Amino acid sequence: MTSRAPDPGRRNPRSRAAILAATRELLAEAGFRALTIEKIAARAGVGKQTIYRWWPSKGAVVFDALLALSETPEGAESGTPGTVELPDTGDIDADLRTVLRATVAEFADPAFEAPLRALYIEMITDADLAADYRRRMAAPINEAKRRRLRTAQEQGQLHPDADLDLIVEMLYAPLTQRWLLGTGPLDRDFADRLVTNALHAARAPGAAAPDDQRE
Amino acid sequence: MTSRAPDPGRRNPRSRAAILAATRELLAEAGFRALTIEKIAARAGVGKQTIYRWWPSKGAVVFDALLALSETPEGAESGTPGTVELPDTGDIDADLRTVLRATVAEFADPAFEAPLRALYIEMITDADLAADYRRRMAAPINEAKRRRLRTAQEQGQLHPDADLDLIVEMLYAPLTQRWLLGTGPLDRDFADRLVTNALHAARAPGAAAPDDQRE
Amino acid sequence: MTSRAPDPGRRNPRSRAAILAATRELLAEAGFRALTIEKIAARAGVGKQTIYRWWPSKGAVVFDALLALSETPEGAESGTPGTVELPDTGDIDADLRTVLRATVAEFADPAFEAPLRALYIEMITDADLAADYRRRMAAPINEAKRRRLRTAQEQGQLHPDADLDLIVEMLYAPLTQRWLLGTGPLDRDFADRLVTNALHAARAPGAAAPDDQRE
Amino acid sequence: MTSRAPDPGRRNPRSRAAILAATRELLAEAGFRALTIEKIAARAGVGKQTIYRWWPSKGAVVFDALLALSETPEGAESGTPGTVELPDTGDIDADLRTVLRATVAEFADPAFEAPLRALYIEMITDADLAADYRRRMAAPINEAKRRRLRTAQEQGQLHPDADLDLIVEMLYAPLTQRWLLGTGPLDRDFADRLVTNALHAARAPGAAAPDDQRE
DNA sequence: GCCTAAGCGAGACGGTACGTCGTGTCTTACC
DNA sequence: GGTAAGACACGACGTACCGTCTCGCTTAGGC
Repeated sequence: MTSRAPDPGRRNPRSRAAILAATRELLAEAGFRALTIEKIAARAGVGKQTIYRWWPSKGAVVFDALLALSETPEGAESGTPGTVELPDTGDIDADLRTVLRATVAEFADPAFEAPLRALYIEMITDADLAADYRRRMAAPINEAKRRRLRTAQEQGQLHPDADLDLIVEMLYAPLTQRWLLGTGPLDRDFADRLVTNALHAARAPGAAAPDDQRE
Repeated sequence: MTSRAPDPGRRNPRSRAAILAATRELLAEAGFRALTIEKIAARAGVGKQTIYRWWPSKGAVVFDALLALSETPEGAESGTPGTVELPDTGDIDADLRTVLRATVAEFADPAFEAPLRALYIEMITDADLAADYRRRMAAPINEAKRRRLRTAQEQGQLHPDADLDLIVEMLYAPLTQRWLLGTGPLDRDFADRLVTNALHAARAPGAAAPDDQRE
Repeated sequence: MTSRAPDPGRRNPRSRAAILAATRELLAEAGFRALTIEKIAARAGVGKQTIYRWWPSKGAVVFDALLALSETPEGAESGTPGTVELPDTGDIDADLRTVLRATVAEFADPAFEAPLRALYIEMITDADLAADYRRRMAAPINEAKRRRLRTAQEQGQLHPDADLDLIVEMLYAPLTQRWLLGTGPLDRDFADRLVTNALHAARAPGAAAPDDQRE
Repeated sequence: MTSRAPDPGRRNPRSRAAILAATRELLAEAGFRALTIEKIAARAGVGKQTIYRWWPSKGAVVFDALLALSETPEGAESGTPGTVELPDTGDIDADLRTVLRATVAEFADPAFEAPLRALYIEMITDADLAADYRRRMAAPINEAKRRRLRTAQEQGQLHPDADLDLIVEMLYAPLTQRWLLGTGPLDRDFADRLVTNALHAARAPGAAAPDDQRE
């Protein structure tokens, strides 16, 4: 079982960084369709085998390239990578507006958008990668979102029965969809309307009905 | 300008049908990654050039394969393809439940799911294809959804100011997201909860804030 | 059976010629160890697949490159490719000297030597190629050599029982060996001594002992 | 200058033996084309560097593997490796028959044949290796052959002017050629005919004409 | 009996070439 | 002129070895 995996202790961190940087550059310059393992290796000044040795797929490289982007700009190995926290001014409406507007801004930044788009494409046909993404990227962020909503709920700003998990999806899925497919403008107004409507749902009585009648 | 376009009158309908059928079969059997123009041509007993002559990209073939699936099972060229209508029993809540549960069922059908997934992947990197999809497939369906909500609004089941376009997105985007990325179970319960929460939003006062400051 | 072989009628003769020319050039420039399919394809301006489609191995390409060298310098498709004839002045000794000296000269010509050396290396590990070589290149030449010796034998210049096949091998194998391995100088003197000694053997009485006691 | 050469005193004889044994095994099992440094190292349980440290090329390893085969099966470091002696019963004809038949038998033994064939291939493109082979393996054997012929010559069994060096080549080159390229059966009959004809040449008057007219 | 330098197993590394697959274009022969 | 067939130049795939390089670990002598 342990016999096939290479020893991470021997891994050359310079090569790793060069590969991730090359991946980001190529995505920003030419888009996902032009991203090939050969070009990454050539740009990074690295043998192809070094990529195949450490990543199971091109999607996994893209994933790491994106992760590396979020991490330590330069300094220490990031304080506590798992702890994400949303702003809490006491006003759930304003706070969500802030957060969704920030997300809209991220989607407008090519340096972030290009690798993320590439990652989504890979995830759609690679369930393993999708699971990895959920576990390592999405899960902590979603947890933070739910936490913020729960605080608001406890403070009486949301209905005690509100279906908080669903509210999170209703907030973000429309955003993601417009970004991925261009099905509509992706601006602050859209973010604001999403917040307004999602919070209406979360304030209504009898929101959650988890008496799951199985299909 | 006219010199390059092939004459559609001379097009061989048997070849066209064979190509679309082969595309669907290959997608169902082996998934999107294994779908190649060469395999489609071989399976359809058709020259590669016949595909390149009539479709601008592989995504366009997939699109047509999916369209052909929705159309006339065998008989006439379908009465009026543009006219979609949602059920209207007078109870918006029940009707939406019916419709979303049907969508959930569609996503569970491999014959439908495989080409649609392939199409989504293509659209994410092909804006032209995405625009085509919106115009020819999504637009009429979305129009029907909005129509049904407007009827309910006019009957007083929804708030007069409800942001109906947004409600449609909040209903369907979470569904699509779970399907594409597997971010959660995709069942009747989820559909029902979506309907419940979206309608809460649509019944709240002051829903829409159409003081749309365009970006 | 016939299904796997490509149709030679569709073969592009310009590509074929370019491949063989590139092979000869690369061999002359850098020797056998530097000869790769990729370099041949690049130099010939040809896709690798075009080589793999028409030749079963690198050795087969080298073989054809060598054959093409011997054929039609430019004009017609060569009169009768199979008919080789050695000089016959009536003096077997002088004629053999002429022929072996010519062989020595050939081995000194890099344009001929390089591909032939490459071909020998391939043949040593590829029995199929070796058989092909014997059938298409060596056989007609050996037949001509035996013919010339037989004429001399009929004219009484050689013993009636002389083992002519063996004499041919004793004439040429030492030449080939010195060429391949550099086991000694390869000059006209060596050629002359080979002729002298081989003819001594061919003139001795009781040369052949075909009372083959099988091992 | 002395800084780069490793100290032979520190060489691990167990590794050396394992490498040579692995080389022979791999050659016998899969032939020359499958012989790689990596496979040798893996089979021998040795680091690649240990091979690169002590041998300049793969051919050199093969050479040593072959040498080790001829040497001491296990015991002492072989009496005097340089001293080879051909049988001498007083009958040159019978003795040569014995020796050539033994050579034929060697070529039929895969344990000996496989490394020797590999060595020949290397020598054809590696002049240094060829020179080494001549000096350390071929020279003493050829010297013994010439010695035996000279003895026969002194006893009047061969002509006083016989070109003994050439006779040796005419005896062995045809044998080697048939072995390497499979140009004909390699059996006792062939060996016997070679001896008969070569000795005819060696008994004829005026054999050698070393009045070398330089080309 | 310690120290240090070498050989050693292991295997990551930057590369080159392999042989295969798919792309989109072109050509040939048929209808 | 559309079509089935498939050759073509091209480029990427994922794998195998190359020869070099760094790691710890053993294993001498030399002190």
